[in-house]
Amino acid sequence: MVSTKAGTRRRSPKDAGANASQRATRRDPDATRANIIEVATREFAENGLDGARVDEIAEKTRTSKRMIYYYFESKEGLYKAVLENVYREIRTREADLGLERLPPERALRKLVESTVEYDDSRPHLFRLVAIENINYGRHVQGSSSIQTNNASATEILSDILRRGAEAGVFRKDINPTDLHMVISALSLFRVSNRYTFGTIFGTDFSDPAVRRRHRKMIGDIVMRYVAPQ
Amino acid sequence: MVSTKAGTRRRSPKDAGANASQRATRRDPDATRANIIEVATREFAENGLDGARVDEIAEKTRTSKRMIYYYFESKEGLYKAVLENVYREIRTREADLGLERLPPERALRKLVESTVEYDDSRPHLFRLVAIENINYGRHVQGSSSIQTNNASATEILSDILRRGAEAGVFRKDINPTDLHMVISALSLFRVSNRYTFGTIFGTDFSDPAVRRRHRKMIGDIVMRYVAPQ
DNA sequence: TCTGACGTGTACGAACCAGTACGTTCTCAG
DNA sequence: CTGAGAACGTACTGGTTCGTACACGTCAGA
Repeated sequence: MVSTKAGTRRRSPKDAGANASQRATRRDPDATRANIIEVATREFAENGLDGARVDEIAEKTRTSKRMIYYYFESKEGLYKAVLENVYREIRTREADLGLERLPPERALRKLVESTVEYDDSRPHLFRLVAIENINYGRHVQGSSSIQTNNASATEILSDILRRGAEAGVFRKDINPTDLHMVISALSLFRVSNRYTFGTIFGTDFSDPAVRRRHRKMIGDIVMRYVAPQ
Repeated sequence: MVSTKAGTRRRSPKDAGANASQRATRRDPDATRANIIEVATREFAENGLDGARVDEIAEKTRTSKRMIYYYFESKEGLYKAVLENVYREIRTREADLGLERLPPERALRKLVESTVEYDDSRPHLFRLVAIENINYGRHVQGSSSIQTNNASATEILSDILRRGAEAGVFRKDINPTDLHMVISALSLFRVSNRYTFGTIFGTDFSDPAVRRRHRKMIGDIVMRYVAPQ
């Protein structure tokens, strides 16, 4: 979730780590900020940018509405902070799978299947992505922090594909960005279109058996696509 | 788009088809209804359910706000009517491709590639689907008209898969609903996640060359997945 | 030509909601 | 221990927006 430990904002050097075991007392700007972001993430994910209410967010916070405007200036400023936080969280994941040490075929399947599991387990994160797309990606576009560092996803994939091609187990003409899109598309659909698809075709996406079936299918699809011949 | 010819609402039998060439004169309930739906479709697709403004819709209509409430009772009623109309339109398409007369492999590839083209050409329809999912599919759930008749998509696919399996060119264990999901996922992602993905990975989804590349790739993915062995 | 229902326009109300004015308390450097 | 700025709370405002009251036009059949 949202980090609770002190951020990088100005602090006197001497108290860095000093009063660590103190109770989360009266004034704690970083905790207040984090608390607001945490609540706002939930509210925006549930109700959308327009649908979310600042008063509602404030009430669920352990502080007041005044603080939201104090720290984030506007509803949109808060939304943007939430979005940056979410992307940071999504980004962080893939790096820690240790895929570079696995043989390419095992690495790719693991990447795909863990993506399905992850997306399924954090629906609210991807609802925010969907919401941002409804808003024409305006805030992602306006945030350099989101645009930077996002090569990582394709870099990991590029590495796997390169090794696979060299070993002769993958085709050589796979575009890493396109493949990343394919994996995201197949995995995200289960979250983004859960309600309409589920209602119309009677698929229960929350059923673990269905998830396992989909996870395997999506893995198979990707592996068959990259296979040579 | 929205049908302009008279609907099925009560009409005296004698004027059915009588004054056909008259100018779209003073009183024309069906045209008014259709006009409202048409404008509302655009507005809801562009701004979402909460984002759209009834006054704005009314102004762009050739009638007044009063009529929106007269015909649709509430903003939500209007939204629901729009949604039903959109699903009707989406449904109508696939039937007219004549796929049952093609050999299974050609039929499947044609289905996939035409889906990509169609989704790409009607982004606003699928923005509405995305919006509906943000709203937890509440209105789709409440509309029997949407839930009925939606077997068609899987029926066409089932038929192709059955014929392919019999001919020995497809595997026998493909779940039609799951395959439909795969095709939808790959095709819809290009519309639903256009902005965030495009910004982060520098993909221009409106470039025809990119669309052609994706269309072929998605076709290849599906064909490789259903192939036996 | 009269009548009742249907269709239409205008002007307004009431709630809702983002954002702010203003005042208070805390914290830490000097 | 003191002053100045940071952190915080309360109460309000002004604009927006869904929905409606009310009045009038129009049409088909009696």
